[in-house]
Amino acid sequence: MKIATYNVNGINARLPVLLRWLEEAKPDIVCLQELKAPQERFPEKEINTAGYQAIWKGQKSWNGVAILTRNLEITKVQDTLPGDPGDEQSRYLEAIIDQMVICCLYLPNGNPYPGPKFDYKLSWLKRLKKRTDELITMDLPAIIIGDFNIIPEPIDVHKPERWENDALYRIEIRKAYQNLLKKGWLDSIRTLFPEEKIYTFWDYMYRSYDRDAGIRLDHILLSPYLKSALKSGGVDRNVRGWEKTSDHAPTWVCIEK
Amino acid sequence: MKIATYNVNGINARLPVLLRWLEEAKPDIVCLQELKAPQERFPEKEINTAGYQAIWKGQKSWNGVAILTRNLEITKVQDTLPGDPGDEQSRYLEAIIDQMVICCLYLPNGNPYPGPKFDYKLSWLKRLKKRTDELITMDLPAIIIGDFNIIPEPIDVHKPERWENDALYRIEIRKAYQNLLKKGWLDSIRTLFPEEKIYTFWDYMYRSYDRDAGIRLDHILLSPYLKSALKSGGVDRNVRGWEKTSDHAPTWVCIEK
DNA sequence: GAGCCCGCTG
DNA sequence: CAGCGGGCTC
Repeated sequence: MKIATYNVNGINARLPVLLRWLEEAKPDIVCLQELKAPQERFPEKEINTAGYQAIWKGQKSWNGVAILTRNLEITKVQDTLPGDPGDEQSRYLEAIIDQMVICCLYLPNGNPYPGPKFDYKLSWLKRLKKRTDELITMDLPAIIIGDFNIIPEPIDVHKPERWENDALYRIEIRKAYQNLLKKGWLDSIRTLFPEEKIYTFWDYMYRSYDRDAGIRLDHILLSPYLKSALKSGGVDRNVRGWEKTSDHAPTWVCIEK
Repeated sequence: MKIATYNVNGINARLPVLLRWLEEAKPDIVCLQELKAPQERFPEKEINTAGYQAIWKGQKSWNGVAILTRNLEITKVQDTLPGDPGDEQSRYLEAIIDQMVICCLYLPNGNPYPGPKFDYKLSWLKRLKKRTDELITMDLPAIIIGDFNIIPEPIDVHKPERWENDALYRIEIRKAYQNLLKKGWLDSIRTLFPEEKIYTFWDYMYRSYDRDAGIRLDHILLSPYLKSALKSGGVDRNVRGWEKTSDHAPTWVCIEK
């Protein structure tokens, strides 16, 4: 069972790249972020033709998340992160697939720091903590997966010292991430490659990809129930080199229950 | 000697199509209209690499004209149509190439009728008449070539009756065009195909190209000096069917002095 | 329908 | 640098 996350940065602009990657990588479950399309402009037909079914939560211009599966039933649980009925942003989609709870998320970027956007990121993390704690308490097979907009550790960024006041790396944010993990979530990519420099995002600017000046933002967290099921994983970083590509690369794990 | 005109509708958006057409058609002189690029954003390097040199007059967002040649020296004469120093629009470029005066133009559209845009078109035609009369008087080998935004005759449009109040077909405009010709200019495409329905433009909307609901807007006028040199000509209408194409098709003549 | 700008976000 | 959206032109 291959499970992937991919921040597409515009589902419609990215459709050729996405379809090519689906064809090559053949993931069973895919969580997408930054659709940047309203609900009615999701390219469902093309996704279906590629052999995938989908649920999604769109939004005009920004955000938007989706879950695709190949030959697997999707049971939607909820399309908002509980804890703030006033939150209008499409950043969370939770479903049951193949007996697992899949939580697809696109965490707020949070820049600039300090400011209201940073505060929103902190409060979003607090709400996420509540939901993920519940899942742990219930002993469910669950996966928290997506673009966390969090650089967990110094090893996950090219020049850490330049990022101290960036919302992706601020100490409060990294602490919140570590607090999540403490409950038992496994950062699967870091577990598979304990010492390696692994990036999932390279800025479009400054030829970041050529210089490999990347950061690790996209994470796949496994609940304790799934720890022993983790078999392999990686980042399809070559996709970042394709024409008309996203600034993120697809990130994936294989699990065997 | 093959001389062509092509309204590209955005030189940068059209670059792949333009380069492919240059490669296939191998014109010696090409007049381009609707660059839609400021002076500094003309893709000179790519044009040079394709074997062409160029002069151009750019403008931000709209208009813009260029002349390209393959192995032929270009001597720029002027990049504005005389007669109105306050006219800021980049619609005219005149050069001497291979001993001929080449006048590349992008005439105002003139819609809606009536109104100030229509009046501007009329006054532009008046200024053009003055310049072209001079060229006739001087007995020069000359070519007026470009997007005239004029449908000369009923045969040049799919349903003439629908166009009576369109600035492209208004009687004043067609009369002004006939007045130009009276001085001795030869509408070369119409001369080569006296009875045929020939179009050079198909609207992006309403599947106009599929239905062949086109109009003839792009013209190549030869001064009396060059009349007997006209050997052949046509419209590369297949180019209009390419991916990411312009709404105009390249139009060309071959002359042998 | 498809170019271009500008302003916004990341 | 590259998405989207809204306004403009043709």
